Amino acid sequence: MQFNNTTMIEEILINNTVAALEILYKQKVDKQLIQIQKTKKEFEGDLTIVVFPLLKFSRKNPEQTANEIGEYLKNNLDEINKFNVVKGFLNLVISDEFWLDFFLQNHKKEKYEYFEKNNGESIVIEFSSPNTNKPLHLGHIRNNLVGNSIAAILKASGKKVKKVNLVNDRGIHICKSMIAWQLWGKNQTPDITNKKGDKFVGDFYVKFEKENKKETAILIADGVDKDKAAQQTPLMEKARKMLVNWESGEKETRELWEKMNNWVYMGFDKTYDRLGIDFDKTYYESDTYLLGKEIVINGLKERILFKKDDGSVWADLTDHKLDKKLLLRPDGTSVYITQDIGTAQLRHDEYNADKLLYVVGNEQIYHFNVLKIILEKLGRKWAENIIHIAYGMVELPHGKMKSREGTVVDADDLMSEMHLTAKTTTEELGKIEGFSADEAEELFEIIGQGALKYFILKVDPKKNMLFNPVESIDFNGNTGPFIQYTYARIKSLLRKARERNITLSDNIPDNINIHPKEKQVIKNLYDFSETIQQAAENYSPAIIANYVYNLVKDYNQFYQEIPILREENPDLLNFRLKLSEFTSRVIKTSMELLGIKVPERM
RNA sequence: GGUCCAGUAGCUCAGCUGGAUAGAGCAGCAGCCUUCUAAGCUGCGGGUCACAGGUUCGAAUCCUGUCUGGAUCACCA
Repeated sequence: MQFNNTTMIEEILINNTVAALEILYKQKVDKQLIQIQKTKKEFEGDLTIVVFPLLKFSRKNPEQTANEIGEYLKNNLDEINKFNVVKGFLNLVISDEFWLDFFLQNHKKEKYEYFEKNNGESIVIEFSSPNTNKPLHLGHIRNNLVGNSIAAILKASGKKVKKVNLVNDRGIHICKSMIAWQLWGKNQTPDITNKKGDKFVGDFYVKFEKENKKETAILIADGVDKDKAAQQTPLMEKARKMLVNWESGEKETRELWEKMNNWVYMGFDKTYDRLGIDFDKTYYESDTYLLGKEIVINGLKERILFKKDDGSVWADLTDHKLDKKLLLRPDGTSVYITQDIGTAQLRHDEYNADKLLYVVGNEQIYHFNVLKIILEKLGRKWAENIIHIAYGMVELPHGKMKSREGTVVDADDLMSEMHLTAKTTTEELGKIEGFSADEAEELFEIIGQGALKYFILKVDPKKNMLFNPVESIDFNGNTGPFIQYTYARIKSLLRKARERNITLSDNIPDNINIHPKEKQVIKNLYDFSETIQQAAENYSPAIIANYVYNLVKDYNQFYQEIPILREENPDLLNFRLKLSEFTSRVIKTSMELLGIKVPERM
């Protein structure tokens, strides 16, 4: 939703302050020096100019300077009603007409109108990137939600966005699951066992690790070196052999691989569906793992890279104060980063994007640094447009999630728990009268998902965050359900208005009295466009989450203090309903940017 | 050891491109439903912004150092 604040008030103030300084003190002052901020709540005013930096131009004390500038602005701008000065702070009261004008120009806008005047930069964003041997957990949820939300925010800010996923579907770890299934799972399938496909396959991976541990213990007892034992078990031999067969394209292995991966995908799809995540394109490592090799070999020819005696190929990063990095093993096979060099090139060629974003955990910061440096060394100027959005880990009260210790918070389980909590809470509050069973279930899902998603997205993605499974996620206060509730409450108001045959009119007299609580809501609405830009620049859904929370909080104060349907003056009644409707639309749009649905009633 | 990130109320988090007396929610205490949905609203208590210096008219915010926690520095992905 792009609002018409082409007459951005801040811009007007800055320009006129510059003019004031020129007229009052005969000084040409750079716009950059004019600082405008929101007036703190405890003072009268809407916007504040900080005059301290201007003192060297006025050569007067802060109060005098502020008063003189204030006087000038008040006399020259219709938007300024009055002002007051506290120390070096010039607090300006913006006229009700200005806010009302903004309201009148924008209250009708129904849907998104992207920032067309924006450059329309094109962006490819990769996120999710799961392994096919492990079911998704809370960490993946954060990745998916952050990636999906950033994509939505970038779109809303006027960019062209492609969402892509890169599935890690090959490698020794997949072979482990396959071996385990061959040995212990013959003829079982997710259907027969009534298990979700990714869980089904994941269990075989765990089984492999468990059995391998036993074999390792036997080897160690036989005197094999501890560090090497785990690699030398009969099971590992089998897995490695399978990987060789896979790489040579052996039919039987490939068929098994395909069968098991498809089970996993069916499971993943369910999780993605439930989370509301989708992609424009999915890549598979089995298709891309050979990419990059050629680039490396060319780099070797151009002597950008070097070869060791054993035949391995390396990049020397010591000029960047980093170590040397292996790119091709002595046998010529590639490693992780070689593959990433290839996929980056592929993506660049395919989309010709201005930016390539990667939503990947912060433990890979080093990897992406190295990737960019190597690509730049290889003459890919566009490597500077690779941006690693490094999000923090989700920690549990006792540290990281560890599958070995059974402390992994499973994605599906968590969503189901949230659904159940939503159900219990809603029923306790007695809010499902008049809902059909299906409607009620849908509502519980919306609320449960809302609580979970908001809980995760309101935290700055860069930071590590804590999840305590014992204390369930809140439904009161700064939470998803609180925001959903406010939306539902507005919808209820609007329904009631309709029942009473009150029709909303676009005709709003420009002389109505705006209550401070109403003005506060309008100011929030005014900030929406700017907030989207900010969230886009910072790749931060948290900025949207905090914005919508503030909006909702201020709306609730208005709702609680001022009569709406009970108002007798028809113009005021109409205005307040329109204000509520406008607010509901911004709530809905904000929540969409977070991937959170809002219910019509709850 | 090198590099990077973080440390703000009992807990979870905002604020960090320098500005006024550092903000929310949860938890605790006290109020508000015969009137538009109380998943709400109002009030109270709670802080050496890890510590020490520095820059500045002004520092939670920028710089340096120290401490604490985390990540990373693989022929794993």
